[in-house]
Amino acid sequence: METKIFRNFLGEKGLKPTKERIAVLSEVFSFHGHFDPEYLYLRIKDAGSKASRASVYRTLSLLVECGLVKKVTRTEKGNIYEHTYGHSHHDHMICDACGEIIEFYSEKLENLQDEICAENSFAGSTHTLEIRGHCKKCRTKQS
Amino acid sequence: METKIFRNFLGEKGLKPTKERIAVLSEVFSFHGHFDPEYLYLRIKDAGSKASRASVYRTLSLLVECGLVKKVTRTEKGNIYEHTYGHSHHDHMICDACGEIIEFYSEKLENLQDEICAENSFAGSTHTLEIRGHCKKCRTKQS
DNA sequence: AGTTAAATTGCAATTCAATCTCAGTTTCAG
DNA sequence: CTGAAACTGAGATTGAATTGCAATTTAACT
Ligand SMILES: [Mn+2]
Ligand SMILES: [Mn+2]
Ligand SMILES: [Zn+2]
Ligand SMILES: [Zn+2]
Repeated sequence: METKIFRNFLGEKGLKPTKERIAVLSEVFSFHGHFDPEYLYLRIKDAGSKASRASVYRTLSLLVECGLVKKVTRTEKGNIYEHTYGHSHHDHMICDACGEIIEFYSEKLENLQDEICAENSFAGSTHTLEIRGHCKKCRTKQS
Repeated sequence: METKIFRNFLGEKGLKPTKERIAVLSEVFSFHGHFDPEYLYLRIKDAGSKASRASVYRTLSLLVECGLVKKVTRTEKGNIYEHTYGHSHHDHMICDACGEIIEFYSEKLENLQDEICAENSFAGSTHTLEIRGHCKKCRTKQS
């Protein structure tokens, strides 16, 4: 399904569904979780496909542009992505101690944001909410 | 006042309140708004003080560490900061068309986030909410 | 199937914010 | 004053991300 969406997107832009692009797409949707471009590049190699780092970066941009993938955050060491197709929107809590990422979703929170946008005559299209702190595990460990 | 806080912080860490560090501090608090390290570096030079780029970067880290300054976001072109001392917490809406940054605050939103953290046994300490979309001006311009 | 223009690829070169190195300089406790 | 420790600036370095380009691949049209 995501393949179909991607092919459609490429077609409309006069771009071609090359093996490399499809390899990146497949790998992105072969697992659930967050990843950076380098990790993806290595996984593609492991999987027996081939795509240069340049192609991985280039394809990742296309995937973001067509909405199948989302840039989660930007760390000191580079961008973090996740595939979004097939997953509903959510935000993140990140533990400063162990790095664990907890995903959450709140209808109330989403509605409240819409209200706030309206109050400011702002047409919000996306948002990123990142709560930092300490997870349960690291919280107890501290004592 | 912020000078006092910074000097205290430095003292406790066995660091010295050099002219360069104070020049960075002063410049950071000489205006209200968002800035990147390069912009700050140039402003300091304009102001007649001197501090190398290296010192600007190094001091900025210290200011963040002691809580006087906050990293607002990380763009393609680098980090964006703002001073926080003397300003209450707020979040941002960023226009994808013109780059305008609208600051907002909602008590409800903050409380809701606390609730969500509690539900997840997460001890949240900070958060960043960035809503992207189009501001009023750019919205009308589109038609 | 063959031709061809346009798109794509991978590699290496490049960019650029951020960090680091280190020799000379400054600070300040004693 | 003096000296050990902290600092500084200039330039080198890093590393993620982007880009130039010659060779290759794709696919639309015979
Ligand atoms: Mn996620
Ligand atoms: Mn702000
Ligand atoms: Zn943790
Ligand atoms: Zn705008």
